[in-house]
Amino acid sequence: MTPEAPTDDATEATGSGLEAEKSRRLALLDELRDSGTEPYPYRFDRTHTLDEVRQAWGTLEAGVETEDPVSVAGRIMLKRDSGKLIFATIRDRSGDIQLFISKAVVGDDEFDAIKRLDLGDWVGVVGTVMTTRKGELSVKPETLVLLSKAVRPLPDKWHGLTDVDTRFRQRYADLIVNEDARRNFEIRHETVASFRRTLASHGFIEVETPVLHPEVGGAHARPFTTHHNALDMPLYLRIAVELYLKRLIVGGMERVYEIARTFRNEGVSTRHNPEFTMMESYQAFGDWNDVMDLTEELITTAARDALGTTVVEIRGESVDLAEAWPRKRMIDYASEGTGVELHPSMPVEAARKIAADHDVFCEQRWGSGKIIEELFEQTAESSIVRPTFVTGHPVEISPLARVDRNDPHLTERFELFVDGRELANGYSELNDPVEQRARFEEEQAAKDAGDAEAGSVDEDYIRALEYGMPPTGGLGIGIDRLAMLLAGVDSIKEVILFPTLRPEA
RNA sequence: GCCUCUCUAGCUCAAUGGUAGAGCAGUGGACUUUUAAUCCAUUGGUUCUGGGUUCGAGCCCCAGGGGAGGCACCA
Repeated sequence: MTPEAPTDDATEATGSGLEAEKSRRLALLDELRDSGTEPYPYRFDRTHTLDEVRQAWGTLEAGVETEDPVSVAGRIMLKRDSGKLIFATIRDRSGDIQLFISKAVVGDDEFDAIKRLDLGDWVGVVGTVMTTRKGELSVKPETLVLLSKAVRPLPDKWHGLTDVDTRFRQRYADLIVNEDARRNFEIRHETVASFRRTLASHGFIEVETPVLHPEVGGAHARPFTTHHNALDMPLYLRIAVELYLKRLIVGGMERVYEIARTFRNEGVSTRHNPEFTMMESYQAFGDWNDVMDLTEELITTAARDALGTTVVEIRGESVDLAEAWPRKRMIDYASEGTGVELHPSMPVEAARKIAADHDVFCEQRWGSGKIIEELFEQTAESSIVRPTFVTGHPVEISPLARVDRNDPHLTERFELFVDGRELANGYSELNDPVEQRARFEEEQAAKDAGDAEAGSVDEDYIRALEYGMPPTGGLGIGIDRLAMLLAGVDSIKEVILFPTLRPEA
């Protein structure tokens, strides 16, 4: 790197802000090329990540200059020019380290070139490890090469980016300057990786099922609709993977799971993104109790793996996820919340009156079971802070779940609630093809009556059940919401790299 | 879809209805142990857009756009 004196191009680009800054840097590109330096070389060999340097030499006393050679790379985040010395802080994925650049070591020409590097540039360094008089661990370059020239300036070096719109639209810039953002996605990664390990240890096989579904099923939600040109048919982006995974249980795969991007054409909020990620698992020969046990193991293990602890802060309270999670029936929550004993077997008129007393709106077609769920949501849901299994959902709202062996109006179903949010959902799976058809037909009737989220009869799924599905326990966990819990953030956008946004104006 | 708040330099933020400013970044200069380096000098503005009120609008009013929060929706 031996650039010539600044050209007119570089100096005349005074003018205004960003455009001037970009043209100054673009002019530097030409200068570099003219002087024989490639501003975008193809590769660089490094011997250590910055954290590895810190691990290996972190205990060095102040004022020590080793002969230990290292080759490191990173982005220039800070630069302190002090005459014949330049201090620069570079950053790679593992951390930051200081470069101690001495004019006497690198030579006059290279020193001048380094002086003209910008914040944001990527550099590769070959040098030795040392500490400064104050004890700062540093790499002293013998040579320094530009790995990529940044032509757009970084956000504020101290405040980073705060405008949330810009943070999400320009996630790349957010990740460069905001450590919290990097940490959130690390936690998300560790959570998913932990799930895979736990599931593998129990003999689950990871599978991939269609994203494009010819029929909507497995949940109540409005789908995104698309069209296949060659086949000239409508297709729907999946709202759940349940029905495909249970087909695999019929096929004898016994234990399967999918980490599935799922799409629901509904509102955007701090808890909802139109595309989100669910982990769904199904295990032959198990029931809802096995699934609740698995849920606890998956989540506490993920917390341990991602955070190094099972204690998380929820609403200012320390909650140890490793303590057993209580199980309580939805009808008991709703009964306590309303002060009236509620059960799906009650006449719908009675349920409707209680709903009216609690300002809960009821659609005409709703039965007592659906109304009880609304009452639960109205009176109890948001007050559940610690992890709790809400169990025994009415049959009416659980078309794929098996009836409770002790109460024909309830199902062997649970939802996990933490911090007022639903994190997981599971049940003993309905495997009787005749009953399943009857439940589907009720769904179809609701759909015909105007319920846009109701399902319809999935004939192929019925056919699969007719071959015989063993007793099965199924589970779905919202990965985004779990990542929110573990990262301690209030918005789902903080754990989705590129959340859905309106197009830029 | 409804309500409230918000939008000023590349970034972070100021500015009673009265000349649009600071810090950082950038540019020029000094400095061989800095740590958000420091010091001196300095460039940089369609105040989201379009109307309106006013002698005068970044500020007040109306409409539109982006974003955030809440409500609704989301089993």
